Amino acid sequence: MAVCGADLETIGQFPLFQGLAPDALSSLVRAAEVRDCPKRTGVFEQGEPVTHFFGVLSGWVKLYRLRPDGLEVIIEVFGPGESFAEGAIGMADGYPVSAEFVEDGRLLAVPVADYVERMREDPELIVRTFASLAANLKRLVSRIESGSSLDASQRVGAFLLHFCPLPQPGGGPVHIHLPYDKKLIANRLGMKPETFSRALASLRKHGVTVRGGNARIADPAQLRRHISTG
Amino acid sequence: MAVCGADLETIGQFPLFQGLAPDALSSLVRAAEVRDCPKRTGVFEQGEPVTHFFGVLSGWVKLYRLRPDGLEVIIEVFGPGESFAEGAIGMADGYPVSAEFVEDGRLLAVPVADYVERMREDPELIVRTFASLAANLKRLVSRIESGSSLDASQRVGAFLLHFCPLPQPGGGPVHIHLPYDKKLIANRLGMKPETFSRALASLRKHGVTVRGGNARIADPAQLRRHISTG
DNA sequence: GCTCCTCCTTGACTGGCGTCAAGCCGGGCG
DNA sequence: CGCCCGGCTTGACGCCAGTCAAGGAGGAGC
Repeated sequence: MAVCGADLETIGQFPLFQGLAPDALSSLVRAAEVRDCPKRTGVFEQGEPVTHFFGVLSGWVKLYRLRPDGLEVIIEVFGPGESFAEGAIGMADGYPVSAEFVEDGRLLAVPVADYVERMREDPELIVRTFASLAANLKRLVSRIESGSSLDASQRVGAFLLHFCPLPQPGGGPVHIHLPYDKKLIANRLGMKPETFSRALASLRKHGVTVRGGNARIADPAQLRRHISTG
Repeated sequence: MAVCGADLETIGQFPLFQGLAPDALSSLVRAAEVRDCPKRTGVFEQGEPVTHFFGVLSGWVKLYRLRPDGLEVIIEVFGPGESFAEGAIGMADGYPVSAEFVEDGRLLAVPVADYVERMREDPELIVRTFASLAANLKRLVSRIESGSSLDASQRVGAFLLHFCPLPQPGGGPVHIHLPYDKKLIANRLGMKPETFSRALASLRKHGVTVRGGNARIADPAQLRRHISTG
């Protein structure tokens, strides 16, 4: 599917493309395509040759690995405005993970070969691409750090805080909506669904109440304290 | 310290630079410097502005994060021939981790500003840099996967296998030397020294014997089996 | 309103890893 | 040779998370 006007506007908001010269952007997008992706749509499979990298226009995409025993390990989950698999550009032996939509959405697919050409012409794009890559790299680093130094309830707390828009000046309660299944969140945080459920329950004493997919954080600062001090 | 002839040869072997046109290489190296780094030498600190990325000529460098409570989390350890922190090139808010030598060695420091210039002139370098970045990215992904799906002794086994040169045709025993302190290996594998010690002990029944810093793997294939099947 | 189904929660039990503490081993040095 | 000291090992014990299993809660469809 070709890129329509409304998509173009959204694409211009991507950190990766934001502030790019209009003609640079449009020439980039010309080679790209937009796909409608209902839940469970596969984007690519681990080991497939790298042909595109992607931007999420809407919905959520999980990157995961399948272990030989069938166990699925979630590496990361990307949402609207985020790009993923730019890091695969340099991978000669294919994508290192698989990707699949976990909520209905729309996807921008950028052909790698074309993109590298654009980078040659436009050094600004090199810098932006590195910056975007760096952001994803940092997420992985943080994941490793929290995975090996926080317990379950602290990891859940940290996850919830990611969805609090700002550092909260007043300190009032915040309401957020869990973007996808709890089972998936659990896996993403490196724990089993039961453990996740228990962790949520134990966070009640720190001002977190969850009902369905809606969570209320009485005081983000208090929650943040629980995460760093134990 | 300027780059000497012997260094130049080593540098040419780097995956990042291998096969690069001689003049491209020398112009790259002109702006770089080589440092002698005894054990415990700091390379950069988390949060410092990004000025260089690095290649390890010899010795070992740990990348780590210091948690508020003083706990140190090892993200990765790099050795001879490997480059690190290329991913920091795009990071406006400084290095996301700290780096420090854990064994005496020599370090190549490449100024980022100059390097980006070189990339503008030489598109081949863009591709190589992405490839190098991709390799480090994959290491992080593997780390996340193994961290959340292997137990202690399996992680130790996987670590040892990384040091077996080849897939071993004949299947004979392999002797390897642990490159740095066991405490450090333990941390790198996300476990405590005691757990590491016990894991080594439990690997004896899979043909692994360790004395001091020397390990003997009776049959790498057998060990590999233990890792994937549990 | 009823049933079914899926997702989530809760409970009881087990096991692996962290913690605390003691003991071992080897190297450096007087 | 004997001492000390740091790195490593081993043991005992507790706790957190995984496992197995049962019991809500809410939505879709009839």
